[in-house]
Amino acid sequence: MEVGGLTGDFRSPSTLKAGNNQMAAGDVKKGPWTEEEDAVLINYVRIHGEGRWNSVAHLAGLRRTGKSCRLRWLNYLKPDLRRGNITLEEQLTILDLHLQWGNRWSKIAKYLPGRTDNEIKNYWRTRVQKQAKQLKCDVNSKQFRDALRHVWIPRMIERIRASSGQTATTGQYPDYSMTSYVRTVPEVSISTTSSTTSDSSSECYKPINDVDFPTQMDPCCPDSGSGRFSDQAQVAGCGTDLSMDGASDNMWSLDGGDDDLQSVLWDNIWSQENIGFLHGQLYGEDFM
DNA sequence: AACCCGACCAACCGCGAGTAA
DNA sequence: CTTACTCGCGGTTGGTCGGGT
Repeated sequence: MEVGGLTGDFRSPSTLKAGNNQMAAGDVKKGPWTEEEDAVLINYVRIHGEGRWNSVAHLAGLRRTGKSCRLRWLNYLKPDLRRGNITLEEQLTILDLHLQWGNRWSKIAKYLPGRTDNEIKNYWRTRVQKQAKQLKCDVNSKQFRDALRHVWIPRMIERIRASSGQTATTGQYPDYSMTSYVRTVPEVSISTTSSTTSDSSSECYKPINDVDFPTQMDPCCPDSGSGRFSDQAQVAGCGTDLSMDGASDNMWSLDGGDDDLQSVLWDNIWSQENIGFLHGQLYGEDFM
């Protein structure tokens, strides 16, 4: 459908309801913003402030919808926006908060100063969903969420610690030893201060706290452990396979597992020491 | 050099909540 | 109470760019 050079259902009732009815169809411009348009919008907001976006579009002489002006300002022109790659800490925040809130992008964005909901959403879709796709998991499945909790997030914590110059003491932070283990197996046997069984043939790992784990399998990713990952590990006796692709920094696979194991790992990840460190890293002192 | 492909991200769309008339 | 309108959110699309072949 073409309406005055526009495509789609621009004039549909819902769209009109959404506030696009302030301009005749032929007046509306779509697509990438020009420098001139940006300058007009910036100048207008500087004088009149944010809000009343339909008025902005009209009074500033922009041939854009109010929605388009708002989006351009919030996602690109606003002065305090951060540009550039999303940091490890920011990634960790996103993963952590997404586990709590799901796709509440704007809510998550409130904890990432200078980042927009759009940016976070894009990160999630391009990075995280890609992982899920490669693991043949649904991104919202319990398996994938558990993998986030027990593999990806701990590993990020370790990396943040490493980059901040702190040593991940395995005795104090047993979960880190697991992520370290995931990275190094099978070339290097396990070395932790907890009771560890290192078996070069089975690459078994005695889990933290000497908890007995059932052997129930709950396959998530049928292909994991098939050899397409360079690094693989198994949490002994619990049926959980952890795999890490050495060629790519964030490629991993979690296959199987058990609620008891996951809760124990989770408890250790969120030990008081770790929480204190993490929240300091993520949210600053004000958060706690 | 040309083409392909995946990653990234800006922008659009539909919808629902809130609110004023 | 109803209607019209604004705003914001989450999902989706499409353009651009860089790396690989």
